[in-house]
Amino acid sequence: MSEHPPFAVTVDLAVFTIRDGALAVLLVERGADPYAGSWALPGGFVEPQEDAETAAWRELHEETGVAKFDGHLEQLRTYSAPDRDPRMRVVSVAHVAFAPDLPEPSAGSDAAGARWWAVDDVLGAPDGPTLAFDHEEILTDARERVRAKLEYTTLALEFVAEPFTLPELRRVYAAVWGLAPDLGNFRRKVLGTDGFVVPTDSHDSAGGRPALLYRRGSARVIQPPMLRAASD
Amino acid sequence: MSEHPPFAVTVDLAVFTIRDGALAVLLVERGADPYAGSWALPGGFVEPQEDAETAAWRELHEETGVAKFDGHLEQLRTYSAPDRDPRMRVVSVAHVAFAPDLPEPSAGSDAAGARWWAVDDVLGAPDGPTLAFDHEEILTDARERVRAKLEYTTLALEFVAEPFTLPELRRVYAAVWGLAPDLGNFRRKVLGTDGFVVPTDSHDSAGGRPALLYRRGSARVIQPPMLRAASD
DNA sequence: GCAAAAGTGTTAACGTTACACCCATGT
DNA sequence: ACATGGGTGTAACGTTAACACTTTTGC
Repeated sequence: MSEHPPFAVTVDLAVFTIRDGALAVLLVERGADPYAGSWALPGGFVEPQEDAETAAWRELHEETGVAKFDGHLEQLRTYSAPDRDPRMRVVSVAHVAFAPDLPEPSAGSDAAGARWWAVDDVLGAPDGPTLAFDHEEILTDARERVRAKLEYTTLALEFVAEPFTLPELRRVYAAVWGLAPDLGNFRRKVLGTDGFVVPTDSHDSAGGRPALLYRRGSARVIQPPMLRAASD
Repeated sequence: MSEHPPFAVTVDLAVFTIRDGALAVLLVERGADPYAGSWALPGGFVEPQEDAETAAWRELHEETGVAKFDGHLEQLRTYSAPDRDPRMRVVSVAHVAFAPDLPEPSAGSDAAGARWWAVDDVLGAPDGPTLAFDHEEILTDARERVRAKLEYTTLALEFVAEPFTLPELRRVYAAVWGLAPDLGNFRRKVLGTDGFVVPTDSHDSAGGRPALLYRRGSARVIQPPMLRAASD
């Protein structure tokens, strides 16, 4: 053994939802330096007795103000550039979370404000906000993870509240990929994948023909994958 | 801000190669407690001025004794259970590396010995070695990463030394997946993917008909993916 | 009836599978 | 000549892509 250089370990979260037909991410406005006034991914320190995933769930509840969060959370990757935080040596374990449309969040302790941003207004937008630290890189990686996971898993279900219609679910793919999959082919793929969705016996009511309502099935993977339509 | 609980940050490496037609991983024998006498993945502390990937490359060179390593290294995921190291709070950023057949390694400083193990003799083998810490979990995740990546990337190339033959490359898939892909279909897939391999004008010499030699191409992804034949 | 939205059907193109078969070298 | 291993060909099958078409509601 030898010396063990001291590090701080944090978690950062890219919490995604679908709002107004677009992929949205939760950002908090920083109240303190460094990067005061900039926007950042929510996050915080890992406590001595918890692992990173537990810390991520805790932060998620604190930042969104939602006690019972029934979405999905998974580790993205770890960011460890020596100079990523000017104050000290911080290693951050980034996570990605998926949630159905949530209410406007209540501000966390450290944050002057918190709100949902359309991802397209943050990444690659000339008049978009500046993200603190390396959070633009994290958010870019996180979006790519979401896009990729929709191809071969049923995680799109985590973006809709039960019960839901197939057109609703299709709008998730449209929002994440930037282009809606073909309607007919989409239905065939979803209904043809055992356990993707389970039908109910009721319909919703909207402008046109009422759509059949479904609940989430138990299947976790789509095989062969649903092919990505396109994107920006 | 507030208190920053002190953590040690390490990297662990699952270094894979193909030896005797089987997927093999580099393990080191622990000389000191905890887990003295057990086998472990090579790894070490991240130094104050380096990021995790740099630390992983450094450890890779130190442990394998190979100065110029032209393989591939990527982050796997981070393991952070509070009790994963009985001595202290250690968060480990695990990495996966792919290498063509390497010489038997020279022992690292901390290690009483180091050698290649067939992965199938380590995971799920009744008389296999006991792995230290949570390294069995890491190795399981790492093997799954390798298996998955062969499907949709050209990373199998990292397991062969240039120049190589297609049957040689096919044996990589056989070793990783446990079953060789169909010969004809495999050739069509590899040769039909632009930039996967580049033919040379020479042949090798073995028992039967000499095989054409190839070099690595510049393509990084295989689309549509090469389907996994089967496995254990 | 008309617009709007959900749902169904059809066909050509494409890729994979599972084989059978042919070629080039060493002994 | 024969064994060994490399390389080619092909027909059946399944999936997808793209598009046209029909059904059910509200106004």
